[in-house]
Amino acid sequence: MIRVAIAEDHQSLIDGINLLLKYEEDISVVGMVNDGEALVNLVNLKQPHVVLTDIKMPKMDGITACKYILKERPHTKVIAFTMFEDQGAVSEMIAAGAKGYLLKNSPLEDVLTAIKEVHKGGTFFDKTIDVEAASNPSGQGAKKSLLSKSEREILRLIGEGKSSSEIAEIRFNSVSTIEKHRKNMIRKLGLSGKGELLRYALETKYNFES
Amino acid sequence: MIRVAIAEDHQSLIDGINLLLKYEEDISVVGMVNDGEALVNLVNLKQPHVVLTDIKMPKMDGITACKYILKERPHTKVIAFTMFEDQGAVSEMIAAGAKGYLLKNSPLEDVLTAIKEVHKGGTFFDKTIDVEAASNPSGQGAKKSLLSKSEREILRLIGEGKSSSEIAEIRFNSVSTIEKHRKNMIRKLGLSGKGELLRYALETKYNFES
DNA sequence: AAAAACATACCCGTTAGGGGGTATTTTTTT
DNA sequence: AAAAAAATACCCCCTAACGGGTATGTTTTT
Repeated sequence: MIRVAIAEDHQSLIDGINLLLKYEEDISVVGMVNDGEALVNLVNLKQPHVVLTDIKMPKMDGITACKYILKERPHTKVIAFTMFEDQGAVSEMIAAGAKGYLLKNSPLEDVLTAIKEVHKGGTFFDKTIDVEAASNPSGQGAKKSLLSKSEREILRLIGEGKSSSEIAEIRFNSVSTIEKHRKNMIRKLGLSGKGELLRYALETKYNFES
Repeated sequence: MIRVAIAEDHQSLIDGINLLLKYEEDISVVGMVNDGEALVNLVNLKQPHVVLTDIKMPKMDGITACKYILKERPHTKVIAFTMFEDQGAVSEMIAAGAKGYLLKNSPLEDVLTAIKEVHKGGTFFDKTIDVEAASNPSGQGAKKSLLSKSEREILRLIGEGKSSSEIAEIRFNSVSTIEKHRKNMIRKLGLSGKGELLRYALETKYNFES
C-alpha cells in the first residue's frame, strides 16, 4: 500500500486526484493540505511514502517544503505538480531532491504513473522537460541557477513591490549595491527594458500572494 | 440529459472533472478544449446546454468567449470556473451573461451542483462572492468599472510589457497622452510607486501569456 | 441645452532605474 | 595557495515614468 500526501492550493484539483486514486487498490491518500507549511507538518505526522506538491502555494512554496521534508525524512519521494514549465523551477526542484515533475496541463493519468514509478525507486518527469539540462548545472549551455543568493533575495523583494532604496534599507546595503545587483540580473537573464525585471520576478517566483 | 462543454487550460483538472461527471446518469460531456477560441467553435458545433469555462486561457479569455457564445446561442448557460476571487472579474463575467461563478479552491462537488442548478434555469455563485455588489454597478460603495475604455486598453498594453512610446505608436497617440492616462489610472486606482501599475496590470488581467 | 466624463495633448520639474564602467573585500571553488 | 565568483560600493550619463498643472474638442449622460 503506497501512502500518499497531497499539497495543492486548488481544492477542486485535489478532489479530482482523489477521484482518480480512490479506485486504486494499492494507493491510500493519507492527507491533503492547501499550503506548504501544512504539508511539512502533515509529512512528519503521517509519514507518507510519496508526496505530490504544487510549487506556488501560500505560506511556503513547494521547493522550500521539499527541502524541509527531505531533511527530516530523506526516503520520502517528492513529486512536483505545477503549471510552471520553467527550466529554473525544474532545476531548483531537482536540486531540492524531487524524484518527479508533472505539469498541470498533462493528463491526470500521469499522476498515477508517477506515483507508482517513484515508489518503485524510479523517477518520472514530464516529456517536455529536459532533465539533462536541468540536473547537471555544469554544462556549458545551461542557464542553471544563474542567480546568486543575494540576487535571488533581491529579486524576491522586487517581486514584492519594493524599490531599490527600500531594499537597501531592508538589507543594510547602499542603494548603489542594489542597483548593481539589478543590472547584473538584467544582464544574466538577458532582459531588456525597464519593467522587465519586475515582470520576471512576478511571473517566475512561485511564492508570492498570501 | 444535460450536455456540457468544458474549457480549461489545465488538462489534469479537466480529467478530474470528467471523473466526477462520468458517473452522473443525466450529464454528458460533449467536448473539452484548452483555449477560448476552441471553446467558441466547440459550442457552435456541439450546442451544449451548459458551458464550464476558465477565465485565463490562451488565445481568448473566458469573458470574451462568453460574450461570443451568448451572441450566437443565447440560451447557453455559462459558468465561470477560475482562481480569480476578484470583484472586477466577477462583474465582467456577470455583465457578459454568465449564470454561475466557481472558484478552483472550492470542492469539486460544486461543479456538479452548479451545472444542475443553471440547467434548471437558476444561478450558482460561490459563497465568497458578493453577487449584489458585482451585478449592480450603480451602487455607491462599488469601485465598479472605474477605468474607461481607453484606459483599459492602455493597461492591457502595459501588461504586455509595452512602454509609453510603444503604446503611443500602436494607438496613434502622442506620448504625453499615454502618460496622462497612466497618471489618471494611478490616481483612480490609488496606486503609488513606479511598478505598481505594471503589477496591477499583470495581476488583474486574465488573458496574458500564449 | 447644460453638465459631466472622456480623450487628446502640451507644460515644468523630479527621480528611480538602467547602460556601462572601476575597485575592494569576502567567500567559494578548484 | 591560486583562481573564480559573489558581494559590496562608487562614478557618469540618460531616459522613462512619475507628480501636478492647463487646455480643447468630443462623447455621453442628465
